[in-house]
Amino acid sequence: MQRWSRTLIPTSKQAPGDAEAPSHILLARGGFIRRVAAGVYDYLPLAWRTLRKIEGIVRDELNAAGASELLLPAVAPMDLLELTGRADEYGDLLFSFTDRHNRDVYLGPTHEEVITDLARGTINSYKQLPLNLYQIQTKFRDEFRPRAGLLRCREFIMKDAYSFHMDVDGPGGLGEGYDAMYSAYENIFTRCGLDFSIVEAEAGPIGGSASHEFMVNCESGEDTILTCPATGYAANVEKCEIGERAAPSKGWFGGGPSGNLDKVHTPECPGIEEVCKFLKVKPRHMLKTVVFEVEEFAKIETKFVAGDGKISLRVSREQQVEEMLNGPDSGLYPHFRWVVAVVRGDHEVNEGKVRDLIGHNVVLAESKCAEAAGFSIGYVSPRAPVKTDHCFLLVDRDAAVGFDDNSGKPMFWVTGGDEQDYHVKHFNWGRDLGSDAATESADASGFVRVGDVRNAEAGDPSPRDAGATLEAHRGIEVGHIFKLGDKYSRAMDFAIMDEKQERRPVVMGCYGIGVSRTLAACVEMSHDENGIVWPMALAPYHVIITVMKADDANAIGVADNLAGELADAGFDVLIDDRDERAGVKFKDADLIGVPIRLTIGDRALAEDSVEFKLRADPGKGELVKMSGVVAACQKAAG
RNA sequence: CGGGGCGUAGCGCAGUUUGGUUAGCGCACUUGACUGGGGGUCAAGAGGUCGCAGGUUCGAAUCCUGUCGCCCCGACCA
Repeated sequence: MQRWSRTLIPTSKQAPGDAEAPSHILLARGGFIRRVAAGVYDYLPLAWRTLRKIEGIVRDELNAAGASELLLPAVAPMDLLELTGRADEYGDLLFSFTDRHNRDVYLGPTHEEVITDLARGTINSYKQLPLNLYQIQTKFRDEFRPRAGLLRCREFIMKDAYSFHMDVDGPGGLGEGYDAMYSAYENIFTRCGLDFSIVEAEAGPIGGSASHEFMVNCESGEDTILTCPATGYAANVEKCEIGERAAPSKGWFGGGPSGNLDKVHTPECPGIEEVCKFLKVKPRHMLKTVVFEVEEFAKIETKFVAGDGKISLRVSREQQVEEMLNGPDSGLYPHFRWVVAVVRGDHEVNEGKVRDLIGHNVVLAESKCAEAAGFSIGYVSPRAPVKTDHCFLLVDRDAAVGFDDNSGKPMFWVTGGDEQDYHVKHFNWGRDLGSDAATESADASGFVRVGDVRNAEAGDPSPRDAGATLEAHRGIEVGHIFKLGDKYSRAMDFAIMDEKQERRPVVMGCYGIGVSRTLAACVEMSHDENGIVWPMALAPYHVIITVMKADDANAIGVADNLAGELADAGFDVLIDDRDERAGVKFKDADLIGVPIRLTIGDRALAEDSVEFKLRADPGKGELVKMSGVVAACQKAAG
């Protein structure tokens, strides 16, 4: 048991002025956290108690799943990250510095390299696999913009687990280990009392690997998830497929124009929204064109090569691109540099789908580079690729339409004029693309392709059930499990002998839980206008005993006795012994969200009772005989 | 990284435009009295390098220059 007066719970009526998210406001007001720097927080005693409870559940379930806890260092040599190329990949997200001997070191944002380094030095037989190792530790990511208190911060607590296998399939394989973690995660979040969804997630550039995210269901979440009510399919919007739809009756790009191509002056209207407002058209009649650059070209930097021994020669980016596209080694590189993706104005381009369709990583083109290549950024039309070398055109199914089967009329499209401050009306694919687009699209070697390029949205056909439509919800990602494959073991040369005496790279999985984010997500999910409403499993205290008269030795004595009994029964008890007015104590108890409140005052004491109230229930509570209090609490705790 | 904004008491803010007594207000804090079941009342107090550095001036929270920190929006819809 703990007395309020002897711990630190600095509640406040006012939240910091910059707090906006409910979890940020309530955790700050409730005296759980305090900001030290941007995205860096103190965890005060209440927060720490809850964090320890989350950790306890995590440990319990992971141990039960056969994983072993260890602790890796937060500081690691940069050399490790350079082995896998992630030093560059992380870039500024990494907290890094040089030590006194001028060695580059970093604070771990995650630990694939460190654990692989450990594993390759200690595991040398297939007989040692499978193995699952995890840790609970502070992680560091120098986010550009930390926000919403603990939901996105620069220093946070994470559980990260890594599994090692000889094979992907079969007994002891990655699939089996992955499934075990999947179940463990289900157990963990269920035991935490969270309302969550499991969704298919974007697996990233490592093709084919499975990945799932565990999302706390909450409309204020940063992530959009789509679900199919008929089949239970659920996916992150970054990943979600869209069900097949019939091709338009006149074929892709088919159908005559809706009118003469009409060039209109649209000053300072680079965005869909501005154009629609200016021209009074709906976004669904716009063709939105987004210019991407294939990553291999985008990441080129100006380099210096040896010259005559004294002066190094500067090789510009453009020169290198030219070399890669047309030089003798051009076969080693993609044969196009630009990708123009076209979607309907009311849709959003999905970068992952673009990547999958063309088979290369892409990044949004930097405006300057794209403009140098002839794109009028803000006013690009689907015709731009025709006039640009090494450019691929990717058109979404909903945009590659020339005839509107619903209205029986030609599609009316507005799109960019390929000229600063100009758009065109009555764009027609067949007439204006300047080539036989339909033929091109059927031919894999052509520069045009039609496909699923956009983000799914509510109302789209389900990819798993022909009749069903997708629903959209929001969520907060608290867990992510991932089949890594051999990405890290290959990069770090971690291969061991199998039973056939063949040396093979080890197959890995990784599994993360944002422990501190889980705390915040729980508050986002479960609060009311008076404060936090903790589920029993995560509450910093299960019971708060509110003593009405803190200077009444008898009342305090009763509270102590009761707290002792409850503690013996396994409850965490906080006694509010502060010399405050009743209103203050009740407000604070509600604010910090303790599930059970027992009030000791004259009226109840006269009847040898206490007032029993659940945080989640409205109203004033009821009198319970002293002898029945423990039983009542046990009943409430389930 | 682009745009916008803010740094004044533990927290939330006013004052800065137009330089001028001792820099204010609310909450919180301390002491006392009254009060006593949903953020009390009265009284008395304590608490400030006005982010930092430099400059202008008889005089700077206020004007100028620089710098640091923080927040919001956008950065994938051009």
